[in-house]
Amino acid sequence: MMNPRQRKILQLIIEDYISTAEPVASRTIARRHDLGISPATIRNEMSDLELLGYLEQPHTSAGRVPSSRAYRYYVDSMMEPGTVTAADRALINGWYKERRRNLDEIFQSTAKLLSRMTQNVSLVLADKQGSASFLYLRFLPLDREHAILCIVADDGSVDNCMVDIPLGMRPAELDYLAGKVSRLLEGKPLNQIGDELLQEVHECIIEDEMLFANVVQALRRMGGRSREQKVFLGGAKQLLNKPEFRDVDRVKELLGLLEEEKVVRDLLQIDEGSDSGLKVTIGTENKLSGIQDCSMVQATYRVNGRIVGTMAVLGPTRMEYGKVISVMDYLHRYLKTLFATAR
Amino acid sequence: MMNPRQRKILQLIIEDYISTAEPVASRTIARRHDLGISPATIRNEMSDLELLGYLEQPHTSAGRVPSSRAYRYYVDSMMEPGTVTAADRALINGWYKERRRNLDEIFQSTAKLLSRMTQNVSLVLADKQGSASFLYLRFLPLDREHAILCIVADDGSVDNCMVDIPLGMRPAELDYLAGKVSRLLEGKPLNQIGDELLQEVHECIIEDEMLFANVVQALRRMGGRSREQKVFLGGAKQLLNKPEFRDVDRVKELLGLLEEEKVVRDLLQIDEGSDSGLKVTIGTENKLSGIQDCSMVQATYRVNGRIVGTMAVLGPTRMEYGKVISVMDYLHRYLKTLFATAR
DNA sequence: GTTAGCACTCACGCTGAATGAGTGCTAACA
DNA sequence: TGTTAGCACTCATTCAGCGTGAGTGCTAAC
Repeated sequence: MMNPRQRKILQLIIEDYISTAEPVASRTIARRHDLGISPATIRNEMSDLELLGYLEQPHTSAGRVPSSRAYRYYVDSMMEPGTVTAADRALINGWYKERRRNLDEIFQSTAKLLSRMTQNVSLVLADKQGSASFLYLRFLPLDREHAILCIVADDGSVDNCMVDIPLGMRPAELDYLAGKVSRLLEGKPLNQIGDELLQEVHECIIEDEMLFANVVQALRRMGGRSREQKVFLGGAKQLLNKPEFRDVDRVKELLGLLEEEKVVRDLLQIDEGSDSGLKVTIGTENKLSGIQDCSMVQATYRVNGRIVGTMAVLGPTRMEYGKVISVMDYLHRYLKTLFATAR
Repeated sequence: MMNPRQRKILQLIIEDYISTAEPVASRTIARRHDLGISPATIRNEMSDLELLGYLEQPHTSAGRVPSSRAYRYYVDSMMEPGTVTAADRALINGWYKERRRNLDEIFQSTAKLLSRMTQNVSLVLADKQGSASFLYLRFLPLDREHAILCIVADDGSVDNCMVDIPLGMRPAELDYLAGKVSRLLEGKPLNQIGDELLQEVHECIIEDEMLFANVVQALRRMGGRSREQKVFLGGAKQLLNKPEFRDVDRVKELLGLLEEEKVVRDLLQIDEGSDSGLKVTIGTENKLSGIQDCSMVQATYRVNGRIVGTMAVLGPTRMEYGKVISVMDYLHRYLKTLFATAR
């Protein structure tokens, strides 16, 4: 279907376009790379490539631009693997030193890291669907009037908030209460702590409405959190550096989309059964119409086969696939071990 | 200096310009408001106002645009106070219901709230300079191999992270260690926990290097956190809606500035001695050259006279001062009581 | 199969004219 | 003395027209 020379030409066009964002002309190829053939010949090949659906022309007298199909072919069977530079490896290896102790923080800073390394927008979806169960709660005394309520879940996540201590209640009483409530809720999935259970909690903490309200609120929040899929967006500013986003309205449109959690969740939804590798979605392959001139490289974290989150890099189809993929691959594996050792 | 009619005209021009972002012409004023005078008369007055430094002309045949001086005059002695709508009050009153229990969360969501309400970029600087002291630390058991290390400060802030339990160490031993370290550090300002103290901590936890390293890391982090002035940026997207930021490069420039924590810290630095009211900085009054076409409304939180943070709304000079100021004023007072009751 | 040559297309940039939104000035008017 | 109608003037903006140059596609010769 495509002869080796066409393949070569296609590759050069794609790589040229990725780095310049300008339609590529036959003469440019001839000049820049010594293929031993004339622009005219290249033109003929380009014409064929266009017929095959790999190239497109913005208008008659412009050079050619790779189609989604071309990028797909490039990613699947042309691109050389790409290695992560030592500097990038070092950046990743050091990045989590100061930030590894809290899931939200990890996700948030992963988004930052990804966008910094790939010069593109990044999305991280923390999918905590029914992950954790209640372990126990405890009051940490602060002063005469306040204590800190800590709720500990079996995945190591902790929620704490300040509560007012009922006048005259002593630490021992608080501990007693904590123990009673803890025994009641122990082992319950956080997102299943509903009104009936909270009713029982009420019977434990009947003494003080205020305290009860505080505890309930914290429990609710933690349950809510554990249910929600939180989206972290990183490096939105990167968009502004891409020539394809010179137009403020286009930026606004895309940013508007990415700020809607629902849209992003849809976008990143992964087929439960898919293999655990990277997934690359290119241009028109995207179902969401607002990003059909964008590509996305996506990786999913699993812990014991259970999906914990998804991270993705989103950029113009003219993306440095080699770089992005290798970085994501490295980071993906790095996080795997991070998660594995952290828990 | 300015007669009542000029005053009126200036006011109308400012308000017109604020709402349209277009240079205001004499005829526009005459048409839109029934002043009983002709455009020619208005022109004469405008000419005077220009001489006085209140108006500027982008070019000869354009209408007039208010100068920084005009806005200053407007804010100081022309603007009617402006009330917060019931909807806005309700939004503020409800906003912190779910988010009040953690300082960072409060700041972050304040930034979001501010930018949402004022349709402008918001900045919140959490200035925790030397605020908190170490109270105690504690290990919350998780499973056989892990525990959660909680460090509690006297301002109610908590830091927790997961640590590996040395093989075979029993909860009681952990508690004993925690007590020992706590007694050692109790009352020390977090940002003064330095190498000498940590050396003493080492002597407490001599048994296990790994555990020691974890504890030190957490202490360091918390110390670092308490020292740092954290900047929260809200609603950067709002910029894109302002006609003065139609140009991507301008947006990039400003966003670049606002992403540099140091710059923002400088920008928000408040003269320690200033009164606790709102501070409005208009256009060329700004020292930072990148934002001399912007205005900033700024409020400072204090708790017991000590500065805890600063919040600001940043927008084009053509800002709805009345709205922004009233919202900030209301929010400011609201947060004051929130802080007062929370601690 | 390759390529030189040439016709053709079309975006882009420049120029100049028309347009219209403004102002400033002047002279007349109340 | 303040107001205003009228008019000249300025200048950004728009648009058509034109030349230019970067491309391609085709053809004929090698």
